[in-house]
Amino acid sequence: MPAILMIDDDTGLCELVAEYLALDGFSFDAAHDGKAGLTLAQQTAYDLILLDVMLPVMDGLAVLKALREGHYCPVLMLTARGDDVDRIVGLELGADDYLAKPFNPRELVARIKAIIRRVELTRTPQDNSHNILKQNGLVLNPHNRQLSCNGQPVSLTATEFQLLEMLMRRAGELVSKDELSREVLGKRLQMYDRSLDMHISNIRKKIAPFASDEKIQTLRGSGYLFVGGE
Amino acid sequence: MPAILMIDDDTGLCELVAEYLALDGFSFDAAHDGKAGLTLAQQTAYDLILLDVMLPVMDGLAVLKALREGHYCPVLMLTARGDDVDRIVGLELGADDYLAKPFNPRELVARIKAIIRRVELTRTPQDNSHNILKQNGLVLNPHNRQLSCNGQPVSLTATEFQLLEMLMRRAGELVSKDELSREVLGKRLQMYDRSLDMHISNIRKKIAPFASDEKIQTLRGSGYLFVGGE
DNA sequence: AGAGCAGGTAAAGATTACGTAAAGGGCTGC
DNA sequence: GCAGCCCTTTACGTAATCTTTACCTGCTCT
Repeated sequence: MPAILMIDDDTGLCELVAEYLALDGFSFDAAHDGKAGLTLAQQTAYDLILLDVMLPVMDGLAVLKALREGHYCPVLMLTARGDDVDRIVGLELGADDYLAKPFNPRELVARIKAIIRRVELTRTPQDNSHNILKQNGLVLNPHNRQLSCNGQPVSLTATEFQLLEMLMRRAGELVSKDELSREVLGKRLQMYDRSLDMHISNIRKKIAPFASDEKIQTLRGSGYLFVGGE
Repeated sequence: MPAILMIDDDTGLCELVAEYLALDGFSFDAAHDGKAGLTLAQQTAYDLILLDVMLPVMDGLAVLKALREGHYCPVLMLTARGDDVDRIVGLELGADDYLAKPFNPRELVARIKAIIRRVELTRTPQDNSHNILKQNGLVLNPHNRQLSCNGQPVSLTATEFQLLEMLMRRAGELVSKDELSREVLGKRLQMYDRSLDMHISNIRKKIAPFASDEKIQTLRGSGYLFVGGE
């Protein structure tokens, strides 16, 4: 449940945004002048701050500048449409995004989510787990280019790895030889080109000692298919 | 030196953006249809992708969707002004930002920087300078630029140090040569550039007398990997 | 059944990526 | 200016990898 702080003197708008954000399970606070907003921001660990540029007491750019003296919470700026200069200055001062008023609330929510998603994606570098492909006893990890078959490490060349990765990513699905060739070997499949077949053959040969069944199926005349499982 | 990929069929616009980005020291590639862009994106470790929605061969949203199957590179979408629906769908599909055409190039650059800044801020939890790295018998202290291997001090040049630091920070993970080159040497990896290899070779040579095993593994055709341990 | 194609794979050949010695070139400090 | 350090480039050797060749097997269609 990410926490959002909105700093804007338009209380009606704050309420509207609050409602939209509530629908997506965000927690929400609002401040209606720059000074109060800055104080709140410095006291609480928000996941994102919505910051209006035109603000009483202390204007938005000043708040942003002060905030960036020490806090690196993501900031999305809001302002009157078309004011290119404010927009660019805001971004250069360290804002993460910018949206012109009046805005579509759905777009605001989408942008908020995009920023939070990016922060979370990059915050956990080891959360590469979603990239590790596990299929039918094979574990393929693009982050260290390693493959293991039933726990045994298998070493593949770069090309073999890419081929297997492509097949595993689309496990259970036919992948045409031409597509494999273009994608991995970087060339069109020619009439008597057997190089792709050789790579497949080599992959099979390397995996075979540790596997009980055939992982890569040949669909004669069409292409190859990785036999999914589990 | 962050690397940007622009996927847009408007070659004139690509050139314009390329010029602006060059001023800020970005490295830049362009692809002019969806399919080609997707392939490039999957092959190279870009720091950000600029993606047009209206594209030949494969439209932008499809590219984004395909990209999100495994790659989590930040994406900034571009499209004709005012198309709220595309905009929201894009963000919900996992884009990080959205900019309507025609745009002010300075704003584009500002947004690109904002996203990259955010990624870097969250990737390295502030204390990356006085953060002593201990891995597999090596102790690397970024604070005073010292390295020791099994208790023996080893002196490295600045470049060697940065390279090793980057590899150790991501121990157990493949780091591509292009990424190392861009990050440490500040230039893209060129076809016959052996300078990176030389640095790696020199690091290995300096460490070898005190180490029992190979710390830096070569993943031929892909990059290098620091062998983690303990 | 027989022709003809698609694919499997061993072996040979071609190519590429990498390791590293040595030379070149740019700084810096004296 | 030159000595020293460091980064880059050049050059060459080598092993890993990729492709081609050649020969087989077996499926498919008639």
